[in-house]
Amino acid sequence: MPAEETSLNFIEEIIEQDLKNGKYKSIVTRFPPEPNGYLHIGHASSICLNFGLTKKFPGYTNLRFDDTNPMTEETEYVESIKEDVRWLGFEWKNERYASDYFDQLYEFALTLIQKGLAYVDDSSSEMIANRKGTPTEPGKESADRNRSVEENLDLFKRMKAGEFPDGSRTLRARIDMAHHNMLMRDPVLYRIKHAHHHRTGDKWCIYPMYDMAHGQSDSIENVTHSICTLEFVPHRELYDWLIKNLEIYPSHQYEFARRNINYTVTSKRKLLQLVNEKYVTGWDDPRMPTISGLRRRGFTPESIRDFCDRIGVAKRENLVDVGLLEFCVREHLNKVALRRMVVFDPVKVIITNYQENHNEKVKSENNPEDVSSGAREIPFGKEIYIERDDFMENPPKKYFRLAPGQMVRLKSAYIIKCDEVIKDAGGRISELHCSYLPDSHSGHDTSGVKVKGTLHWVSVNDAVEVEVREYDRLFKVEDPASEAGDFKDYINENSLKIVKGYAEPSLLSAALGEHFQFLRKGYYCLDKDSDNGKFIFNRTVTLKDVWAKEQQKTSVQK
RNA sequence: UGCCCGGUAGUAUAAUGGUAGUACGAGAGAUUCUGGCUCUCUAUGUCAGGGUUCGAAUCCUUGCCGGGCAACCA
Repeated sequence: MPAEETSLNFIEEIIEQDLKNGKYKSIVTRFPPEPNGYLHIGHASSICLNFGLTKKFPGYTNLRFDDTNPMTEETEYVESIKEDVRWLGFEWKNERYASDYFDQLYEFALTLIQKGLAYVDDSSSEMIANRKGTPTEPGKESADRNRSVEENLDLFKRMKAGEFPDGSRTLRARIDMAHHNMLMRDPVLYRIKHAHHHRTGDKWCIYPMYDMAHGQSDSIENVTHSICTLEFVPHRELYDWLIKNLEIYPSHQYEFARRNINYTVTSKRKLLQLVNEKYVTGWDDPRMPTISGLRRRGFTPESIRDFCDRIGVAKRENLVDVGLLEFCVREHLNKVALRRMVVFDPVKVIITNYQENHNEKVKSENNPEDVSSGAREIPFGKEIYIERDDFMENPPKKYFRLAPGQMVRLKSAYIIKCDEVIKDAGGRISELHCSYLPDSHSGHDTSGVKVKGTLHWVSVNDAVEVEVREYDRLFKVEDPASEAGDFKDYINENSLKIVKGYAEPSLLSAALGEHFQFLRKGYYCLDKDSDNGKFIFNRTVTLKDVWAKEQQKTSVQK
């Protein structure tokens, strides 16, 4: 066997180099969510990357909550994040919180003050903004910039002691107000917030900013490769500056491009709006690109991981086709989903030459892709439902389904032939009278008849009524965030369609977490809204339908 | 008119100075008791110019295009 072609992404290449030249013997990565929302498909990429790296290379990954802003962070989010990471199939070495390090971070701040590298500024946030300058003009120094170390120490301790109101003072790094990198123009390190923190309670009234917390937390945990998204590139200079001046463990930051997916948004702020303003039923609405939404919709961790693998990791802007995600879930579900028959828009078929009240059951495989999945029995009968669009009175060429005088096979049962079409007063087809070929039974067909079409069906007497929720993309445009106006103007108001279905009775034992393929329709799973006697199924994704595509093409031609 | 990233088929991603590949998507066909799955085949690409080199997607340079940077958010 030739050695498998390995193609490393740019971060893996860096790590391989670092390992090869002895910089590290093993690596440490971390996944650092802020607990202010639910995880989404974009985070899945970061999770797969960070945890995947330490599966591929020696080392481990921490889960660290970046909880430095008590105003927006909640325990509910912490719990959902942990559940989602585990569900995706990853386990962290240590569960950590930036807030675990508040004491240490405070000491770091004191160190910077003592070194003359930080000062307390009495300016308001507006004043700081006004003196910041612009990307093309230097900023102006604050009058407080040259306070003595003693005064800064005193003021900062009193900030911590709660002597000053919110917003009255900040601790700022003393770097360079004329720096070409705006982030280096004396960035705010600490701010006063008399707010209750989800973990530290009321212990603190000063909280570190992202830059004062993130890199230092990485360093405390001896993170070797701190991976984040592209918008943090300009922060790297500050990240390195703080580590150097604090003389602490030198973690290094590497940036990759966040993965964007078309016809959706992946911004926690926007997703929160959709939830708060009731465009969806919650963070786990099956139309949401959240991990919990995808899970409820019927996506599997395997399919999401496969998707993340396939889209890869790089530094260029991207807009990934959601069709690839759908491909990944179809591919996985095809292998594992149990096949069932459900008729959505029924038309009754009466098999005129079939015996009255005959209790026949037919056997059908649970999954042709997996022989170990066995078979089930399905009640057959004189009256069955088939799909209304599986019959046409005047069929076009290459229509393999039922039509007057035309024969089809009923899946796992018999071949039938349509003899007569019965219509109601309005001209709508109400019944189809068919005859069956008794010697065409699946498995021991001696009829010698070959048919092109096979239909799914359900026995009228045994059909179970179920509710089916069909989902479409949440937005009408590929990239709602980049359109003019508000992204919510582009919401697809038809993203949810509720329909009735008539299911074979084996679906009565469907359980949460099971995946089904409704034959010739798509993949479905039971929704948690189901309760005693009421069955609700979510459509994960449709089956590929080349016939529908063909029809669309010919109708466009006309 | 500042600084920092980045530009390879429709999309995403390889090729690390030596034959521009792969996957999805698209098209054609085979097979099929799911018009699913599977199988076969086809089309489509290095942003542009200049330079270095025997040889450039890759190195240099100029330009063009896209993105980011002025929160007491992360």
